[in-house]
Amino acid sequence: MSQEFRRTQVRQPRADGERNRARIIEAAKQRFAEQGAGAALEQIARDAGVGIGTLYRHFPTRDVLIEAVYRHEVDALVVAAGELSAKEPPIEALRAWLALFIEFLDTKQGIGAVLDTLIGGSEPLYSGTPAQLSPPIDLLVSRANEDGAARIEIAPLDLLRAIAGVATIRPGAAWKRQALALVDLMLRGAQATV
Amino acid sequence: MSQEFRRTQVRQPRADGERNRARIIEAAKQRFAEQGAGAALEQIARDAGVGIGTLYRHFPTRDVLIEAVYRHEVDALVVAAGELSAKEPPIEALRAWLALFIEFLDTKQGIGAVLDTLIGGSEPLYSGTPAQLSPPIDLLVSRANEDGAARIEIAPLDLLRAIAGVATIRPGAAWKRQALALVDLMLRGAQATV
DNA sequence: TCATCAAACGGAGGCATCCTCCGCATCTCT
DNA sequence: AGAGATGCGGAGGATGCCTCCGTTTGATGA
Repeated sequence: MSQEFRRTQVRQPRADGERNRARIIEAAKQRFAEQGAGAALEQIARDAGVGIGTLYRHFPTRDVLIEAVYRHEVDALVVAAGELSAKEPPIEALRAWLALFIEFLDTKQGIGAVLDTLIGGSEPLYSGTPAQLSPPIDLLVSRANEDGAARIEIAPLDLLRAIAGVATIRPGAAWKRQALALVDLMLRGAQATV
Repeated sequence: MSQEFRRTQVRQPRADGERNRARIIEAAKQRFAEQGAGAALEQIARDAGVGIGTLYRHFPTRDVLIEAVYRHEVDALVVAAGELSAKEPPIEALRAWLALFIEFLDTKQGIGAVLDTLIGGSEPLYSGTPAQLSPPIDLLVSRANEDGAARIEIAPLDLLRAIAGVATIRPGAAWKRQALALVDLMLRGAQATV
């Protein structure tokens, strides 16, 4: 009978499971930074000291893993959007946030597939992070538009995609400055009197 | 002695070699369209009815193959740049050419790695096509700048990269319109009085 | 027409990775 | 402590990459 009540009860997750999950993320962060998002999953499992099966159980696809790895940083971006939006005039807020985004990309070495995962690339699923990043950028853009200070007709996420496109070059190059220049170019366009 | 003279003589290329090369390109075009640029090279070789070794001799890397597949279309873009540049006012020429570029991207299904190859992605070599596309876009941009009609400070190739970034979504979506809107946004920015 | 030999072929094989599957170990809860 | 759920892990089958090298083929000149 007590079964009836237990049905909705959640068992506390196993300690070893959580530990392994954390280890895998840590190992993955390391490898992704070194070798890009294409790093061998089996190697990551070895680094983490777990079997490959364990890795796949926690993260069924590469994308899920990538997403988990960059979760914190993405969260930070989301928070920053809220704060900037509250403190700064629309255009400045948008510009500042895009700068943060560029900064974030800069910390990623192997970019490539990471971007796809974060921003919604060519692969089928991509559910998580784009959905997470969408609200903040939507907010910033619509604030700027409503304010009358700007006129941005493209999908807000496409702003990020455009920036990411510029980032698709080897680090070391002056891509960061270029990306910022692109932001300014776009924002000038957004503010242009027609 | 006659050896001396023959040294510079070029032997007529073997007919089977050329035939196989053409077959591989044809098969690759097909597969790339269906499955994206990540399609298995061994499968392409099978489609073409040649051994994998033959494929690799003709096209040592995937990028070389991709480049060969899209060669004609890229050539057309280069030609168009010259023509537009001669006929149209700078800004219009640039806008029109970017529209052509978008049109070109639209015919590519599996985009992804194709863009890397065309536009200079994260991989080491990427010699060919970016170098091929660079002069025309450089020309168009500098014409617009010198004309005083625009002020574009970012690297011209980055314009293409930004557009390509927007294209990094599944076909079917309205990306094409979005990409055109991005072009307009950037061009408005380029023309903005400061 | 035929002999010659550079050019081209093709696929076996070694290596790497992906991902699944399932018997076994471990942990939580009572 | 005992039971059952939960998680572990790595062998194994599949696939793809790329190289290497013995074999075949076709262009050429006599």
